[in-house]
Amino acid sequence: MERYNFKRVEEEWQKKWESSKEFSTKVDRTKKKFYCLEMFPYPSGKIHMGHVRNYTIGDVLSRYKSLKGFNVLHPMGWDAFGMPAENAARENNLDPKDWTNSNIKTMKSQLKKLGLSIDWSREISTCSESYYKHQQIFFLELLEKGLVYRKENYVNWDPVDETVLANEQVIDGKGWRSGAIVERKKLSQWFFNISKFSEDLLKGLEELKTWPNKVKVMQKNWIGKSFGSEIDFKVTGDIPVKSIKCFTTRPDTLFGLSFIAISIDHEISKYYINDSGFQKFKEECSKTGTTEEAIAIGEKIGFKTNLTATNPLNLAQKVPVYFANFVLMDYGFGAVFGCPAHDQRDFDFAKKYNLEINTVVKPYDENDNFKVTNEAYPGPGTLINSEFLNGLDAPNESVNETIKILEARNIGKKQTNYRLKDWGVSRQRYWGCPIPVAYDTSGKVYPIPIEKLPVKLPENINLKVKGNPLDHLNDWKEIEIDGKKLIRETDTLDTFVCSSWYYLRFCSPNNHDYGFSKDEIDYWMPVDQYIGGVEHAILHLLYSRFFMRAIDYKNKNFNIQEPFQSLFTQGMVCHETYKDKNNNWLRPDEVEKVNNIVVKKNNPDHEVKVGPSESMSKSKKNVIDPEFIIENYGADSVRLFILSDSPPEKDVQWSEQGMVSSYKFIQKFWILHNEILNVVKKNSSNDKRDENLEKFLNKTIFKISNNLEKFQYNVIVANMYETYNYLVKYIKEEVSVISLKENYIKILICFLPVIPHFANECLKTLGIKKINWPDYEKYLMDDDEVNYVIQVNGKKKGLIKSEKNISQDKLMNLIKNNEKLTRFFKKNEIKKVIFVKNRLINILINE
RNA sequence: GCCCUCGUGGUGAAAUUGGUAGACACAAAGGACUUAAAAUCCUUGCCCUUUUGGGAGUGCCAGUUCGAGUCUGGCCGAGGGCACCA
Repeated sequence: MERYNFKRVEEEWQKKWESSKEFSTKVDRTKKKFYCLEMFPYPSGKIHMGHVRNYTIGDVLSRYKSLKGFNVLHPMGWDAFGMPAENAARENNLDPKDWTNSNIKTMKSQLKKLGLSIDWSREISTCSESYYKHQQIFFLELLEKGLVYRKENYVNWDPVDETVLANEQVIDGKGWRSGAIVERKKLSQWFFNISKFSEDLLKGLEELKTWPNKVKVMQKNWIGKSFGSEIDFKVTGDIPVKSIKCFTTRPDTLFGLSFIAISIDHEISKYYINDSGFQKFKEECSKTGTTEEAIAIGEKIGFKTNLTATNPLNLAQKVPVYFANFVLMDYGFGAVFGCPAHDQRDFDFAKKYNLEINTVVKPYDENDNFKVTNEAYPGPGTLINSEFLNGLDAPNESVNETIKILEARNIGKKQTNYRLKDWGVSRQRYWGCPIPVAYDTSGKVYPIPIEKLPVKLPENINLKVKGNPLDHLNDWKEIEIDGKKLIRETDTLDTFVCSSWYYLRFCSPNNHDYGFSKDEIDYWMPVDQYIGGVEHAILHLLYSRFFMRAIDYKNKNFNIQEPFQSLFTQGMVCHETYKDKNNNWLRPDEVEKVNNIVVKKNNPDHEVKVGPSESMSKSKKNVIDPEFIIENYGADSVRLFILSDSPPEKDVQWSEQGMVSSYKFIQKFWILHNEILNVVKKNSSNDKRDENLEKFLNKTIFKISNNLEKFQYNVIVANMYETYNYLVKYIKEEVSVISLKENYIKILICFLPVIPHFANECLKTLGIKKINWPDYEKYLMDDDEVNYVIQVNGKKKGLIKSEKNISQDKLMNLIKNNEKLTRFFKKNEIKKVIFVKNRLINILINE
């Protein structure tokens, strides 16, 4: 017997799959479809272990579903626009396109070596003209529908990347990619009107039953719906302003009013532009630190105006108006009313400026003299000191009642607010999808006519310029449409736009006139299972959900609104980190273990500091190169290991020993397979069936099928090891050839999703061509014998093997004849017996 | 500060959904084979007992139940998300 040559076998099968177009799919309405999609990669150079895990999980599912008879769509493509290409190209004097395409070539060949069941005929790349042409058409469609607009406002400016970032791309006040501290800058920008769909995006979450709760909660919080009312406050003072509009979720605390606070960007600020005190205050505000957290816990400061506001429910009460650093311009109306007794921020502010603290809500267990003193009381209770509102239950009853009164008196109305803001999509970069518009000298917007699309990115350009390279290309910028001389938009689209609709393109990758064909969308969409990292919980997933709605808006393309029926977020691949004496990171292959001490390789005196296991990253050098591993152990071994150690949704620890043991498992199984092969070649005409074997293997089929449905891929690997351990023992004893052959084939098919090359090879040596997922037999699921657990007063005292469905009396007799068991209650009276059929018996006695 | 998730051996983890806790794997220790090593195989894994055996045990404390890793309440701890959202 030849030892298992994974290199030869894997290569052969991969070639076979490629030449027979095994995984290419077409619309086939006679079959049920299954659309399995993994988040497509950014072509950064080489694949990493995270990709291996992500795509193995998807591949296991795809292969399982097609064995089950589904028409499976399992495509792959490239999220190919973006900054790294531009940076790498600039550093190495390359064209971003060449850099990107060469990375795609490398990564594609690496993915192929994993033996993924991908329909490569549907491969797409977002940086190709045939892809971004359709994106430009979509852009113009949305413009036409009023879902895209241009406005000047403050943006998050990344000074390192010299580009604008969306709110979602600012993390702890820093750029999500560069890590630079983000600045505020006023620019003219294109926006997608995602906030128009706030309510719909929120409601849609309820439909997504099989999304991780965590992701739904994050999106819900991000959308941030809050219910309350707007209230008009009349103001008097030395400027021509009559009223200030505030948003509040607690209109019922209006009698607790003690000041009005407005944002420094509030329109009223224009009257204070020349006020040196206000200028000073603005400067002060910008100093409070840059991170969100610093701002959140920072001191509340204000600048007092000469304005006086009147409480609309108590006209006798006049309160001061402040500019305050804690009021946000882009939420509500940029103005709030201060109620120090029941809001901690207002409380802190009132303490600092010696403002009144009027208690208007008392906790249920306090009396009417309750007074807020040390900290605000935001909890529930009963309204007090509020005239006609007194006695109302806060907040539910009192908020609704107050809104009714405000509306009746025409001083406010019910209002729902969302935190979600519109999506700024302009980026001052070269390597992205050009925005297909132009401007005349007055700044009027002209869409580029559809027949002139795509607006192509110019090639061979100079990247070594400050800011956006496209801005420097006068030849490209100046165009003529209908005899009018215009200047092109030089901003490109945020790359998240590209990934917001790629799942649609996969359904019709070659559709020429439009981004997709309705016919194919109707068949394939929605994605039945989407798999990817949880880091896209908000950005990519929310944008995609928006995009479906936006394209559907007014012209009804789809029967469905949600692009991703099910979502699975896989965990990361982690590895220990290593640092040498000089605190430099070391790669795992630069260290070794000598006498249980980790040292630098070939340098036993240089002890290495072992850090915690963290997500593999280039910066910490704790990476394992998949290509090296595939080269040494084979694709099946890697697939097996990456699934084996942890549930797919949790982080997994990379372990060299674990990897080796997966490799050995396949080698050992090959030996076993050959032994089985020898046995089943024997004539089996008068061979008896072996029910025990059939039952064991049948249960395994049941378990693996079940675990596949539940994404418990780590347990499947355990099931595979159990099967091996069982068969190794079995083959040494008397063997039922017929039972073994029939069921062993089924078992190999169950192994196929995880280790496809190996399982296919084994099936080939058995002469099996037609492969379908095996059904388990119900009649083989039950055992004739069961192990009864014998409990005395709820504690396990022993086991009794008996036939199935035995009566309670018969079981009691067995127990009474069992010396080891009967002694527990010989001397004591039996009070009660709990009998659970085929499972256990619990005998209660007096002790 | 608010929200979400999770606490099971030395480690990663299983547990038919309320019914034998620790499947499967990694690591460790001991043993077999070997001149030796590697590889392979076997055994062990908390406490008491020489053994037979007995006891404790799923972060902690209560509760429900004949029976709780699983359900309820409280506490402690870890991870993640949001962050002046009025």
